[in-house]
Amino acid sequence: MPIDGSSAKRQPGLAEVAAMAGVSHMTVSRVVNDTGPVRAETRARVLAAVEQLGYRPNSAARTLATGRSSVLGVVALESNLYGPASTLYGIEHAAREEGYGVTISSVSRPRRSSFAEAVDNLRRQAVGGIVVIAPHVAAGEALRQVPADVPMVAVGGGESVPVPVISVDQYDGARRVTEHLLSLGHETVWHVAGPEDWLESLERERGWREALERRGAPVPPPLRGDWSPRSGYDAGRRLVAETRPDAVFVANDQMALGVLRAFAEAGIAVPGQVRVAGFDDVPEAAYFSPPLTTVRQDFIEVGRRTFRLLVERMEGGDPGIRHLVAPDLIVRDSTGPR
Amino acid sequence: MPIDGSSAKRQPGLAEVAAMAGVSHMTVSRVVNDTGPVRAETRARVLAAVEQLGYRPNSAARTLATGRSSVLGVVALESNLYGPASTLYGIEHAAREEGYGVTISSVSRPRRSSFAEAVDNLRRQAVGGIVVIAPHVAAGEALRQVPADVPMVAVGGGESVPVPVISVDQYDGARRVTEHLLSLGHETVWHVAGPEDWLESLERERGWREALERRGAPVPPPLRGDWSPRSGYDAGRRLVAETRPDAVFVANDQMALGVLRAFAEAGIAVPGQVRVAGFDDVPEAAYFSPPLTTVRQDFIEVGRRTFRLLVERMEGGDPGIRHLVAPDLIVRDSTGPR
DNA sequence: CCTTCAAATGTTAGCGCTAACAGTACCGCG
DNA sequence: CGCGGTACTGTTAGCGCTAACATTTGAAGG
Repeated sequence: MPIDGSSAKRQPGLAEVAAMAGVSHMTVSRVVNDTGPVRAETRARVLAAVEQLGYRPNSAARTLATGRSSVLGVVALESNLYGPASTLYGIEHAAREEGYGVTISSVSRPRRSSFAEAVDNLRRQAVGGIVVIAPHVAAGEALRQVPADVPMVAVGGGESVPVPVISVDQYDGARRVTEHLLSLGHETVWHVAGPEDWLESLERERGWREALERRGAPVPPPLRGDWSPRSGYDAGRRLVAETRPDAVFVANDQMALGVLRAFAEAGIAVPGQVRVAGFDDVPEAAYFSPPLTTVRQDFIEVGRRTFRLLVERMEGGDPGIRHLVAPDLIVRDSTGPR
Repeated sequence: MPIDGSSAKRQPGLAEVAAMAGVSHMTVSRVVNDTGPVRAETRARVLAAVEQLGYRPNSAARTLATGRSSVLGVVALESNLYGPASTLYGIEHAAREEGYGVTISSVSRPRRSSFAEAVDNLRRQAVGGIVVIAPHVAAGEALRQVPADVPMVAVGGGESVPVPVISVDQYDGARRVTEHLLSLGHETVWHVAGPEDWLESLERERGWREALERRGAPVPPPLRGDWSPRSGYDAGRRLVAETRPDAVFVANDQMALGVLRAFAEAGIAVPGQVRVAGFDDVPEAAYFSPPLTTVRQDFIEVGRRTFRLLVERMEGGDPGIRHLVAPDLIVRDSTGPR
C-alpha cells in the first residue's frame, strides 16, 4: 500500500464498472446512455457499480467515437454591453438544461478577420454547433466564408447573414418608441444612433426614420455615437449647442445616460424641456435622473430560442431563416408629463 | 461521382496528410506538434500537405490519447454584474492567446449546491483545469467538498477557499475611498454595504470600518443592499429619512446610482450637501449625476493572472495561496469641492 | 418438444491521436 | 573497418467509448 495519500489511480472507465457489475462494458454503456434493452435487475446492478465507483463518462472518448460533440461554441463580442452578455447567459442556461456544454470564443474587436478566427478556433475544438452573437455587419460577411461543415446559427444578425438568425425585433422597438414620443405632441424626434457598422443601429435607425415618415414628420439628421456613455454625452452637447430638440430617441441606454448628463449640465430639464428615450432597459435605467423610458428585450428568451434553433439544425432540420422576438416599450419619467 | 454537391467526406486526419506527404502518420504528428526531430525538407513537405488538405487536429482524439485537455472551465455567476462578467472576458482573453479553450458553466443562484453542480458539470467535460469566479461565501464552502482531481483556482474568494485565490484588494480600495472621504473634513462616513453572503461586501465593509476606527471616527450602522440600483435607492431613502449624512460610501456603483437618485428626489445636492462614492468604476459612472467617485478594478489583469495561476497549477506547480491586485481610486465630482 | 423470434448480452473493430519503442542511415573515432 | 552514437523515421499499442454485428437466452407458437 502506497504511503503517500495520492490515491491517484485513474478515474474508473466502463471496464471497471463492467467488472464490478459482472457484465460487459457494452452493457454498461447501454445503461449509461439508456440505449438498447437491458434487464431491470442488470441495470440496477450496473447503476450501483456506477454509483460506488463514481464513474463519469469521458466526453473526449465519446466525441471521438461518435463524431459528434455535445458542446457548442458561442462567438461573443468581448464587451460588457448589456445585450450580448445577457444573450450569452441565456444560451448557456438553455444549453445546460439539455446537457450541453458551452465554450466561448470572444472577439475583441468586431473585424471580419477576428470573427472568422473565432469560428475557426471553435471548429478546432470540435464543437457540435456554433452560435455567433453577431450584431455587427462584419460578422455577416465573415460567416459567409465559413465552410458549412458545422451547424451554425446567429443571434441579432441581419439579412446578410447566411445562416438562420434569431433576434429581437429592433425595428419594431424603435418604431414604437418613436411613435410614443410623437404621440406626446412633438413635431419630430431626434435620434442619437449607434455605430454604422452595427446591424442593431441600422435597424433602430430605420424604425425611427420610418415612424417619422409615416407621420409625415420631418426627419432630422441623426447624430452618431459608439454605444458608450461618453459618445452619448458628446451627442447631447451637440444637440444642445446646435438645435433645440423637443424629443430625442437614443439608440441605447448607456448613450442615453450621457445625453441626460449633457442636458443636466446645460440646465435643460427632462422631461420638462425635452423628452428622452433609450433602448435596452438596462437595470440602471429605472434609476437614471430622470428614470428612462426605454425598450426592453428579453434576452433569456432569445437565448433559449437560439439554442433550440441550433439543436434543430444539428439534428439535420432546416429551420426558417429569420426568427424575431418582440420587445416591450417601458415608459418612465423621461417621457412623462410636463 | 456523387451528383449532389455534398462533398461531405470527413475532415482529413493524420493518415491522409501522411499519405499525401509520403511519410508515416507519426512524422506528421511530430511536425504538427513540433516534438522530436524532423528533417527540414520533410517538414516542408508535411506542412504543404497540411495546408493543402486543410488539416485540423482533432482535439477530442488528442485529449483522449494524452489524458490532458487544453480546455479550461470557468464557473461564473449568471449575472451582468460588471465585475464577474469582465473577469470572464479577461480569462478567456488570456486563455485564447495561449491556445486554450474556455467553457463556461454558469450558476444562476449562488447556492452551495449550484456551485458544486457547476464544477461537476465541468469535470464531466474533462476540462484541464477550473476557475471559479467565486465572490460568494457559498462558493468557498462548495469548493471545499470538491475532489482535488482537477487543478482549480478561484477569483475573488476569501481565505476560506481551499484553493489558490486571486482577487482585487477590496479591503484596500474601501479603506482608501473612506480615507478620501474623511480627508475632506467629514466627521464620519456612512456605508451602504452589499449582501452579507458576498465576500466582496465583507471586505469592503471591513476596509470602511477600519479606516473609520483608525481615525477615531464614529462607526454608524451600515445599511445593506443587494447590489441592485433599486436596493441602493431604498437605502438612499432610508438615509434621507433617518439621518443627515455628510458622506456615504456605497459598496458598488449600481447601488450608488440608486442612492444618488434618492438624494435627487429629496432635493439633496451632491456633492453640495452630501458626498457620495462608489466601487467598481463601471463605464457609466463618469456620467452619473454627478459623476461618481469610485474605485477601479483591473479585471483584465485579474483574468490574465488567474489564467497564469491555473496553468502553473496544471503543470504541477504549487503557487502561493493568495494573490492581490491593487485597485485605483478615481475621484470625480460626487466628492468634489462644494 | 422443437422451431422462431425478440430481448438481452457479448465481441470486435475502429474513432484520430500520442507514447514508447524499434528500426535505419550516416557520422566520427579508435 | 567496425563500434557507438546521433538524427531521423517508422511500427505498435493503446486512450475510453460506441457502432455493428454475433451470440445467448427465454418464452410463445405450432
